[in-house]
Amino acid sequence: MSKFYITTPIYYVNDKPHIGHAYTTILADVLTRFHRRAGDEVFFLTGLDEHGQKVQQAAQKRGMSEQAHCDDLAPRFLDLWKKLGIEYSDFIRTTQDRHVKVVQDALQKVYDKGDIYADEYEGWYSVAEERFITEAEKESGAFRDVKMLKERNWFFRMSKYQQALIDHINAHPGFIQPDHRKNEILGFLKKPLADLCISRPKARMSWGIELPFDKEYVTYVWFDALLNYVTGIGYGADEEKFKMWWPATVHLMAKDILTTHSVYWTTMLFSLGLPLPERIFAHGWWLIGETKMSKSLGNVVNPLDLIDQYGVDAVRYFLMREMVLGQDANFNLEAFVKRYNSDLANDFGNLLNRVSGLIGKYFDKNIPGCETLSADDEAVTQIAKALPEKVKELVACFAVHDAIEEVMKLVRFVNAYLEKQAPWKVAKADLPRAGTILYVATESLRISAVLLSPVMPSRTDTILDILSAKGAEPVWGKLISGVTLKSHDALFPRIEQEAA
RNA sequence: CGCGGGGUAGAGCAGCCCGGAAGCUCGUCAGGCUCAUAACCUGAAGGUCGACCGUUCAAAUCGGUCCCCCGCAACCA
Repeated sequence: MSKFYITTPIYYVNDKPHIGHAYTTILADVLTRFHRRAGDEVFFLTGLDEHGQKVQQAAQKRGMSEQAHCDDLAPRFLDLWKKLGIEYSDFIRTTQDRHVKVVQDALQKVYDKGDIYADEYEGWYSVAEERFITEAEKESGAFRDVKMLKERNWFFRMSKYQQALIDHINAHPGFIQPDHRKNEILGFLKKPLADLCISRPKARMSWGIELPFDKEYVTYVWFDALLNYVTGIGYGADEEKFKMWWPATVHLMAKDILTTHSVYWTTMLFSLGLPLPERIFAHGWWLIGETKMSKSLGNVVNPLDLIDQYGVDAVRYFLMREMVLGQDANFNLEAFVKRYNSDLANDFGNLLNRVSGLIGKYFDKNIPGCETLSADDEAVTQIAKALPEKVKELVACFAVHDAIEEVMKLVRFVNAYLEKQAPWKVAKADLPRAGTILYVATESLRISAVLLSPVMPSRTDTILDILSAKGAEPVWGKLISGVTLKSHDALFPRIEQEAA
């Protein structure tokens, strides 16, 4: 038994929850459930980033306090997680006392160490956006009223830890995943790292955590937000709990915030004298056509709509099965319907109907006994017996889509096995033999359901309930002969083309 | 010469490290089955493996050159 501490980024409270947020969080939930089922001690942290300029501006616009604005918006995420069946261990908000106090302690600690200094910051400033912009942003021409501005600010000596970071990445091949992302970061680190501006003058932006050593400033949102990974598990407050969970097993995120995590966060940890997380994993983006799904482009697909129509398990399954490890994936309704019908309705759900129909007809709904196995039976059982280990290995390297596919291979194989064995014919001449065939098929289905339960907790629970096998391990032979199948409806009703 | 990833059947991908009959899912077509959710099973069609040159008995795989697409280059799952 080992420990598994996983995090999602804390999402910006001002954002409208979209498929990207849902994907990261479902992935974290699925991995957590896999590990919990494998007997690991798990901690799954997610939450909200509630500071920063956009929150301040939005609150002012609505004529309410920033905190009231955050409190008003937070349920958009909380409700979605509830609807998506997310079982997080804790939900942290950066405006909570437990976070604010510890961030200030951390700032003081880094300051005392001499890793924070004051300097003039000079750069392109967008008057309209009220923030400094990068050279690339200026070049894009998307910003008006751009002028050179000089401002006194506080800086974190990120450059001091550049070499230590490069060494760490090279010494720990799995630290940044997938590999091509690691190469990007190493490429990024070939250039000298500049120090990070970690303050914002209150005169310009006051909705943030005040610097303990300068009351005229609040801290930069990233310095605040990243610390949630340690404040959420008791850093600086509950040392026993903190020692139990830190370092994190994995920080999960989309590729766009990989740099902040692998450079800002790691150097902050170096300065604080804390060990680095074991792994930083960047997944891809969901695209519609060629463009990223995001709020700014106005092409948001609300996962809530899909859940209401097709059920939460179908949405979780689609997102987990369709996105390949570390790559971008395309989202469209047609692909969703295709995936749902072929995998869930035709293969998986239909297999349940096949076996339960036959057991109902020939065995009065009682799960038959299993007699001597034929070579064909053995072919099935061997796959089923090897499957849990295979799935475990794939999940360990975040290949959730491959793990799912391995299970679906068994499901397809069992459908072909039934076709070949034709228990509906055998039953008329040799009932015990038909029973054995059905036992083999049903037990394979049960094991498949257990292995898919982290992805589809709700419907697999229904299957296991029908089989009276809740809580049983995915080990061959745990299906109990003689128990009566519960009656049920189609598990995943086929979506007809008109609906698409 | 900034760094990196990729181009394989109509679509999406695996295979490449370690050369040895081109594979998977979806789609299309034909047949089978009739337990099941118009489902399931079997088979077929469909590929100059981006292009060219080279190494080799043998190249999707190794080497070289070129073309095209994409990512990173300090906002955003």
